[in-house]
Amino acid sequence: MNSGNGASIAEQIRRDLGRLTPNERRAAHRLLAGYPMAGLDTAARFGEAAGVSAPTVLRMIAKLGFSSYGAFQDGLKQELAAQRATPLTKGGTSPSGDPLDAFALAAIANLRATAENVPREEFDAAVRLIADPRRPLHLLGGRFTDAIAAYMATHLRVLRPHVQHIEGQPAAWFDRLLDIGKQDVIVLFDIRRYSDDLVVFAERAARQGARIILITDPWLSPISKVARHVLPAHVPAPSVWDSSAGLLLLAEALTAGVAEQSSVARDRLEALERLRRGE
Amino acid sequence: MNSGNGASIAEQIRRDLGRLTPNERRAAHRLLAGYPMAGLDTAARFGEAAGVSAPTVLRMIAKLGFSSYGAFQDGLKQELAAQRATPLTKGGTSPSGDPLDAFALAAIANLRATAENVPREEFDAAVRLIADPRRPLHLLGGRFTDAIAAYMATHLRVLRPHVQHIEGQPAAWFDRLLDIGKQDVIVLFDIRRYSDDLVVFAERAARQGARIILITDPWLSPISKVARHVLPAHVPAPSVWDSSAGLLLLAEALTAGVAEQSSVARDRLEALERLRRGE
DNA sequence: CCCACCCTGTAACGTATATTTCAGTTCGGC
DNA sequence: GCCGAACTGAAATATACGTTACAGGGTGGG
Repeated sequence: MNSGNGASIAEQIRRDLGRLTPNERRAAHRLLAGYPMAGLDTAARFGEAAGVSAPTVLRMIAKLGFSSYGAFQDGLKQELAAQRATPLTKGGTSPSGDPLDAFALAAIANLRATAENVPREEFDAAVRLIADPRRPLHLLGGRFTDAIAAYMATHLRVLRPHVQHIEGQPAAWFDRLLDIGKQDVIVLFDIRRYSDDLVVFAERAARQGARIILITDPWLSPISKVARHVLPAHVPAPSVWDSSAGLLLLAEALTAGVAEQSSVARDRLEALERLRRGE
Repeated sequence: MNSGNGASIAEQIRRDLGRLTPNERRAAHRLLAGYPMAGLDTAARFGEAAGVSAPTVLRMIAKLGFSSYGAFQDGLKQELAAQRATPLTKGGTSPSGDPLDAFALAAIANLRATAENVPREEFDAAVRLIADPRRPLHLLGGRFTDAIAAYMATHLRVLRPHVQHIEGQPAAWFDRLLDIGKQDVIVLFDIRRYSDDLVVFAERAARQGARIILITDPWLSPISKVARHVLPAHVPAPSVWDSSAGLLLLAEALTAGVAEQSSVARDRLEALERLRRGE
């Protein structure tokens, strides 16, 4: 019955401080002083830091209304997570009032978090895989993210041959599986409200030996089970839907990486330039 | 030995990610996604959240150099405590050679500049126009930006009726002009290397009385001459191509504005939710 | 001065958790 | 296509922890 409502545990402690015995109070003060990290230690270490025994700590926790020390720690963690989730941007209603500003701030936070959390090895490995002109490349996304896949495909088609954006109805996707084997690389976009069809498609493709690069949200689409490389992007936005800015960032940065690293890509860009000048 | 180097555990994970086995990597990803709270759970729950077993989690932790799961959790707590001490030390990512960082910084600068430079009257007027359910809406983009138009169309189709993404070859676009009149609204995306076809299409549509909303780069596509509303987005990026992050920001922010302002959109979203629950 | 009560820590207990072992399975290489 | 190595999770084991019972000690009242 203590589930995460607004009242912080610290407030609760200050309120109930009068009911506590002297040594229990010492423990409570120690918790307030080192809030909330002190409470994440074991009861014994927590007690030692406060100069009391473990049972005293337990008794204090019990008096605060927690059914167990574990429940108390869970409460602390929940508080920490909630606090950490809103660093600065989310004032809830209107810190700046302007919706475009609010959206831009959210998108910026997403880009920053995405860039910070994407493992560089995964990113580099994905670039290498996508840059390999001998490996047929397929791109596909979910209902909303498929546009990002199409966007990426349009650019990659300039840089290398054998780039396919898988289109049409899900039932038609599976025809492609006929030609997909160990050499093929599949770039998939899948975020919350994960697409069942996409998951099935990915599983079959993986079983046939295809290498899957997955771009998803931090909760990880189930496709991550069969994906060779996973790149998570942050997506929260002040809107009915999530923002795909992080997905787009990854798509563009991967493309830029291919353009820079692949000699085939450079040659093609040069040739294209010559064609434009009419040679 | 802890505070001296800035090496966070997250960085350490990204560095050692290559040494990890596939399932260990899944666990590592889960940790990065829910950093750092995910690591404060028990090993079993952590593993379950990542879809792997507890021993796999333990093996990953061991490979990161921790002598035990407890030591790992202590490290996380220390990091949390240190982070909490300083409110927000990060002024900005240093000009490191990392390409993903570089791209993210450029994209962030674009979003910021876009949000600053878009006239609010234009933005609000565009939202009102797009939100009007009686006005047939058409979306179209250039070679690369058309994916953004498709993305926006997919979302808007949920919020209102009569949303058309104009597809196919340029020659086919003009068939649409037969049905376009004073009531119609056209959202166009066009950035550098402006599309001739798109310009011609816009001119004809304008002559027939259609209202054009143009999303372009700061140099303004020639379409701006016939557009009712112009929203410029910044696009430079360290790549062969420009970044469309600013375009996407406007597309998403416009969509969010429609979802919030239009009563029709709200009704539709509610109805949709009921349908999902199977009524 | 003694008694009764309340704190408080020690020590024993049971449980939940980390850790290890091991066998099944998969995957890559020859 | 077969073999070997590596990966993975189920089950067994060890350990650390929360929890509880209990006895010593301090304190105020009679």
